[in-house]
Amino acid sequence: MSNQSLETIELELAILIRRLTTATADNRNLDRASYLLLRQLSDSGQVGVKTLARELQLDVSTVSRQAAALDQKKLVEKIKDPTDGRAFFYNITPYGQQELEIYRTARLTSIERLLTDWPDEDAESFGRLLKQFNQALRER
Amino acid sequence: MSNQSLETIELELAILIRRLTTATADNRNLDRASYLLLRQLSDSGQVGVKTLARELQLDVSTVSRQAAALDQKKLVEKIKDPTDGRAFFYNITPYGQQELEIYRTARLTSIERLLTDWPDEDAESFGRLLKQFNQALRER
DNA sequence: ATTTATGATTGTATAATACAACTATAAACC
DNA sequence: GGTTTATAGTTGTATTATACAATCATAAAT
Repeated sequence: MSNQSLETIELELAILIRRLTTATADNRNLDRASYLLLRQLSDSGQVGVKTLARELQLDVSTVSRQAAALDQKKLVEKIKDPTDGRAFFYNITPYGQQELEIYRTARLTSIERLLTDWPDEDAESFGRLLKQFNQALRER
Repeated sequence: MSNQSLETIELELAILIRRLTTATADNRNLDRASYLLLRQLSDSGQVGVKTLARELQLDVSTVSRQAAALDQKKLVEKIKDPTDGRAFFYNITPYGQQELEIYRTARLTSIERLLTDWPDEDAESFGRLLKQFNQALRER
């Protein structure tokens, strides 16, 4: 790999993180953290914080708080595991599902706006490479 | 642009931000925020917080605190602007320059490790597309 | 029956940020 | 030249996202 490519990736990643960490904080709907958690629940539903934390690669305490917040907002419901007195499931509610869709659509739209001038090919590559990079991070 | 590409970018960006926001927090050297500020100073030196804030697209108060922290650690020095009693310049110190290099090299190495299996072409595209995406974000 | 492991929560700390209030100085305006 | 307004910077306060450590309750193992 050329050193130039490496240096570009290094710098642009740093910038991207900074930019997006705050850019996505300006909504009164779902915050970024809740969003990923809700998505995860929407997909893998019926799991407890421990599983979620593993899937999301976060600390259990973090997920516990996030899940409590979602529960508070009625976006998920917390159900006692009948077979284990310590454990709970979380389930996305219909309302949560609906909010998730609204938020996701808004995100898609705003990203689409950013990419208007991009050749299809670039958008396709960008998605593929981001995914590949995340995979590498996950396996690290 | 295909909807598939858009959806991939949307999801993978969310994941990436989350992953990197914390992944890069585990160093006892420079934190991410200081890093970009120090880089900026290393490049554009001899400017005050207002200029830096504009360049970095951050609030002045944020930069003020970050710069104070760097000054505290002797990574930069704060110099009174002789022509304007309200203003200051910041200048990276030789020590700051050295620390910046050390940190940057470490970052390069760890990213390089993530990309070992990537075709050169992918690394090149990834860098280019990240840069392009950041540019779009900046102009938004 | 006691000890140990596990699922979850809560206390505490840290990092990065923004907005609002404030201070000091400079510039603009009659 | 004195008053008003603009500007550079700092500080107070709040928010969001996170981790680690301590704790609680229950389950599993011995």
